[in-house]
Amino acid sequence: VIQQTVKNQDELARYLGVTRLTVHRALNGQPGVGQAKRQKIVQAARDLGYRPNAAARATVTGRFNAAALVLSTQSGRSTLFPGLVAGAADALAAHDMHLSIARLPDEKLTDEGYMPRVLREWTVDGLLINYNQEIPDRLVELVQRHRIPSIWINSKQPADCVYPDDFGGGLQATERLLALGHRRIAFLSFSRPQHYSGADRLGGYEQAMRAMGLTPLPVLRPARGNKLDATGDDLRPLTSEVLQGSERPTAVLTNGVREAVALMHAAAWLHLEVPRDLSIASFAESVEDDAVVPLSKMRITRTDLGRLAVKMLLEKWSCGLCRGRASPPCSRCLSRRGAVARCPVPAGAGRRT
Amino acid sequence: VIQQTVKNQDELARYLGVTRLTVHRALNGQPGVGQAKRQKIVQAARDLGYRPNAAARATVTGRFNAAALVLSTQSGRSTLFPGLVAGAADALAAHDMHLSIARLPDEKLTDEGYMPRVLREWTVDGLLINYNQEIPDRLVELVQRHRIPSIWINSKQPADCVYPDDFGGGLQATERLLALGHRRIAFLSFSRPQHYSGADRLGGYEQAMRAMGLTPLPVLRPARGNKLDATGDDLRPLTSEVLQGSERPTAVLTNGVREAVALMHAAAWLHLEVPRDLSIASFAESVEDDAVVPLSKMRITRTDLGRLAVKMLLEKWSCGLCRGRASPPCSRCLSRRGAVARCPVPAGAGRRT
DNA sequence: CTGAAAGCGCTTACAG
DNA sequence: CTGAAAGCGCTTACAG
Repeated sequence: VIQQTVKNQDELARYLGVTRLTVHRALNGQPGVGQAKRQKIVQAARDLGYRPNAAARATVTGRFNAAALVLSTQSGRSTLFPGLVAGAADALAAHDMHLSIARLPDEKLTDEGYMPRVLREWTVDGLLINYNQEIPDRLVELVQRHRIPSIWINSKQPADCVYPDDFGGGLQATERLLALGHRRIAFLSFSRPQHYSGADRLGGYEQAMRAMGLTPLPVLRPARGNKLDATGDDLRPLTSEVLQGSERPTAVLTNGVREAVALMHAAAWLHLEVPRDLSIASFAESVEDDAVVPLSKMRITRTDLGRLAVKMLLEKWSCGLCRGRASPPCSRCLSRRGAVARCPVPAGAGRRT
Repeated sequence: VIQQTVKNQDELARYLGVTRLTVHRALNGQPGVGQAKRQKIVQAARDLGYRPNAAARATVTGRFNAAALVLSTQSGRSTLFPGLVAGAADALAAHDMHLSIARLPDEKLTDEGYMPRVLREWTVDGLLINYNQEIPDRLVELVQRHRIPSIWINSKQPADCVYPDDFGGGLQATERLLALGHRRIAFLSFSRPQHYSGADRLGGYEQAMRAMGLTPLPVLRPARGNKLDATGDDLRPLTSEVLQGSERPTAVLTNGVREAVALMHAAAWLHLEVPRDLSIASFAESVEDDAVVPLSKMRITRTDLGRLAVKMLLEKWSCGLCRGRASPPCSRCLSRRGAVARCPVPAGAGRRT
C-alpha cells in the first residue's frame, strides 16, 4: 500500500492550491477561513497524513507542549509509580502534550544557574516534581523564585502539590475494622518515618480509634524500623510476639504490602487463619499486590494523582483571561482576544521580553 | 543573587564581540575557530548560562535528540519497570538526549497512516518499544517496513531487541541449588505462560537438572495459573500439598516474588524453616523485593537493560561512516567528513528528500 | 475573508 | 580561520 503523504504545510497548501497561511489558519481553528474551505483543508490534512512539526512550532511559540516528570537520581528519593506515569502521560496526551523523564542529581536541582534554564534544556513548559523524600530546601526555593511552573507530587508543600489522602485512608480502614467489631486494632509499619504518608496513615488510625473512645495501641515497628532492608528474619520475632498472648490484636492495619506479607507469614506460623482469627488491612498500590496478599486494602490510585497533577499544571499555564480569573491576561491573549481556546503562554516562563 | 544571563547565541555573540556563527562553531566543536577564542566562548557560555534552544536546533537538523519509551495503553501488556526507565533516561542524558513516554493504543500502533509520522508527532528520533505481551503482528511489520529506528524491550524479536537472560538465570539458580546438594528441586510459577521469560526460566531449570542426570519435576502451577488475580486462598492448597509427603522437594525455584511469598506462607504453616528445611530461590527485580522475602535471588538488572537498549538505538542512528562499518555513509556525513563525532541523521528517518 | 512579509533560534552550504 | 546569506517549518503581526 503506497500512500501519498505530505510533510509540511507548504506541500499541503500547494496540493490544494491555497496559501500556506490559509492552511495554518484552517488547521489551528483560527478565524479567517470559510467553512467549506476549512473543512476541505482539514480533511486533506488527515488524508495526506499531515502532522505539524512540533519542533518548528516550539521555536516560534516558545512553548514545547510538554511537561517533565522530574526524578532524583537517588532512586530512593523518587519512587516511580507506573500508574502515576500512565495518568500523567494520558492527561497530557489529551491536550496534545507529551511527558518527558528528567532524572536530575541534587547538584543540578539546587544549582542557581541551572534552574532558570531547566525548561528550555528539557524542552518542556513545566515540571511534575516527583521528589518525595529529603527534598532539598534549596530546590523548593529555586523553583518558587524562578517561577518555574511546577507541581509537587507525593509530597506536602504549601502549594502546588498533589498527594493521596493517606490520613483519610487510615481513618476509613480503621473505621471499617471497628465496624466489623474489632477493638484491639494495631498499626504496623516498617517504612521510613521521613515520608509523610506513614505519619498520616497512622494519624488517621489514631483519630478513628479515639473517636470510638479507644486508646490507640503502640505502633509496631521493628528494631531496625527505619531501614528499608529489614528482612523477614528480623521481622518474625516482632510480628510473632505481637500475635501471641491473650491481649493480641484481632486486627492489624499495615502501612504497606511488605508489612502485610510479613505479618501473614507470622500468622501462618502460629496457625492463625486470616481473616478468621486475624483481620489484616493494608495500603496497596496495584492490582498485582492483591495476588500476594488476600486482604482488605485501601487502594491508592496513582493514575488519578497523575491526572490531577497535570490538570493543576495546565491551570498554571493559562493566564487570567483564559481561565476567567483575576490575574492579568498575557500579551498574546490580549492580542487575539476571543479566538483563544487555551492560553498560548506558560505563566512565568517562556514569555519573550 | 542576580546573575547575568543570555538567552541565545546572538546575545552571547554580541556580548563577546564576535559573530553568531563563531559562537556556534565554538560551542559545537566545529573547526574554524582558534583555540584561545574557542575556550573564551565556551567559558562565557557557561558563565552566562547559555543553553541551546533544542527546538530550534531540531527544526533545522531534523533531529530531536530524544527517544520515546512506547507503552501500550493496556497496562498489562507493557510493564513499566522503574529501573528500566532510569537506565534508559541516564544513558540518553549521557548523550544530551531525552526520554519521552508515549502511551499508545493499538489502533494507532497498527495504523498504516500513523506509523510513518510517529517520530515527528512525538518529537523523537527513535522508539524503545516496551510492549511485552500479545504484540500485534502488524505493529512489528509496520515498524520494520517504515524503518522506524526501534529497539524492542523485554520481548524476543528476530532483531533489535533486548531482554534479560532468563534462561541463563534459571540455569544458574538451579545449578547453585544443585551445588548445595539439593536433588528434588521444583519449579513454581503463577505467571501467564504467554511471556517468554517464564518459559525460559523453566527451560534453564530443566537443562540444569538434565545436565545432572535428573528428571525435572512437573511444573507447579495453580489451577487458575494463567490468571494474574490468583489469590493466596487459591494457592495455599497447592503450595501446601507440594510441601507435604516424603517426596517433597527440598528446594524450589520460583518464577517471581509473588510465588516465593505464597510458598513461604505455606512453609510457615507447615513449620518448615527457610532455608533449613526448604531452600527457595527466586527471580526478583528490586532491592525492595528482598525485604519481603529473605531468599536467594537472581537479580534482574533492568537498569542495564535500559542502557543497552539505548546503546543499540544510538548505533542504529549512526550511518556506516560514523560507526566504521560497511553500510553507506549518509549524505550529511559525506559532506563534512572528518568533523563528525556522531552521525547527524537518524538512519531511515528524518532524512530530507 | 485573504495574502505578502518578517521573525523564532538555530544550522548549513558557499565564498572569501 | 572568518563571514554574509539562505534555509528549517512554523506563527504572528500588519495591510488590504
